[in-house]
Amino acid sequence: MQKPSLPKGTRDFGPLQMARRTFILDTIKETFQLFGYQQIETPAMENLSTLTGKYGDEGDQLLFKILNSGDFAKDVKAEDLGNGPAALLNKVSEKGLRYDLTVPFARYVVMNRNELTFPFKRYQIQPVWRADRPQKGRYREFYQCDADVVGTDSLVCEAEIILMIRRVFAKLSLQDYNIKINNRKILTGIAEAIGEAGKEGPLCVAIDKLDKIGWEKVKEELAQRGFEASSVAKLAPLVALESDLAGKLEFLKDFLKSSDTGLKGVEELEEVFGILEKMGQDLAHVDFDIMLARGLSYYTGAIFEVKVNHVSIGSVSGGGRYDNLTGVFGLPGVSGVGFSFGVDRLYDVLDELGLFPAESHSSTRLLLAYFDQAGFDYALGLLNEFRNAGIKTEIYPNPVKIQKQFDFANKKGVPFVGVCGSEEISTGTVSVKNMATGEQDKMTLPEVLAALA
RNA sequence: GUGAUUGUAGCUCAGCUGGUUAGAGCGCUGGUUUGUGGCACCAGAGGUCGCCGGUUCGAACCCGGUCUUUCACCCCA
Repeated sequence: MQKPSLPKGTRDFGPLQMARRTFILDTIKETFQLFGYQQIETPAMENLSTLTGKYGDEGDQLLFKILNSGDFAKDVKAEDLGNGPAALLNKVSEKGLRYDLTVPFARYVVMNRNELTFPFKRYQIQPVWRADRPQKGRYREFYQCDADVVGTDSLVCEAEIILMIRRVFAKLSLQDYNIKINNRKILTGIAEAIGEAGKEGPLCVAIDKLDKIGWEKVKEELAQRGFEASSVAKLAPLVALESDLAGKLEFLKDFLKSSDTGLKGVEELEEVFGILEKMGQDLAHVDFDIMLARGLSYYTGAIFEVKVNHVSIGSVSGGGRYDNLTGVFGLPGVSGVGFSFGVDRLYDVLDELGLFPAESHSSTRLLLAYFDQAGFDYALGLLNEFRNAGIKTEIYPNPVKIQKQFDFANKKGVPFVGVCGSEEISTGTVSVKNMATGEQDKMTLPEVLAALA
């Protein structure tokens, strides 16, 4: 007999965990719906051709590939083994597990372009898989909760993303967090302004580490990536900048005066803030972080990332605007913006902060207990009465000692036990015991219904 | 993918420089209590020491491999 085990980076969820996850998921779902998003689902597996090349070389490596059915090796010839893993992969695998929800969504939009009404707002809550090395807050199977709007470049969408994040976090009683926001165009503009036009990619990657490794190390890395010393020097005042929102915007307008793209980015950000104001909203939790750079190559406008403060988990939400995500699937010119909550990380954060309410992990409200066959029969007759009245009721299915039945209720967190003994049978009552207080009263059926309603 | 790290009862962990029958707390089962859970007391069950191989008279302990855990890098929710 073998010991059962789970694949690396995957987890089971017990009743308590599921109750908590459902709480998070329902909160997110309800918020997406409140803002007019419609739910879709896509298959766990996609054609490898849909997935590969969308996440960079790193991403391709992290894709879980599915071996072809049947004799998967039938097309493999001896010489293929010498041609490297990529060539071999084509012959043995044509499907893979989805890596995120955005690319499958792009595929969905392209395939259904004639049926969809644009702007199309969809949300999608499904697991994704990455062949990553697991770490804290990092799993090989995890859920993403995506909300995206495609078919409009209105910055109202960006403003609403901020509102949705705030609403969800408020419902989860998370208070100490930052919604970092930036704009890819600003980063492009910075690259132009320091004389390294077109190199915002490497610039982002290096700058993104500023918090972690410090300015000196970032300078080294930039030099390694072929940035001129004079260019890097021009970056210094930006890195050193500590100012409020208005100050940052003013600084950038000057810093980026030579870059139309950069100025457009600043303008877009200001408009998002302006829209929030017109909505009667403030900028609570919003943090314009000039150095925020997200690696994903398809972002072209706003960039978001949400970090809960004073916890060991990384970002719990992120997203941005992409102007041409559907382009690779043959539908150019469709702008979209979206973001995603990481439920598993939100769970870890709430757990670490002790913010889960001390809820009972059982939804059962009443357990019917009995001493003998007569009581069992009596209780069986009552079950439906309680359930029809909407009271979540169960009966201990095997005739065991009543201590055992009480113990069961106690462990399962059932708040009330209804004792059905000879006295109760003869008077047509049930003795209802409140497990928390220990009080017990003999009640008629209507009295029980009133007490537990 | 690179470099570390972890694994002993259901859980959290002891276990000395390799040396008889591997321990504790909690949990579990039964009892003290045949109309009552939590508390207390008593008794009991439960371990191929992650797995495979090696060194040794002898391995939980040393060595190699493998899986798993955690962490850093990379990247990311």
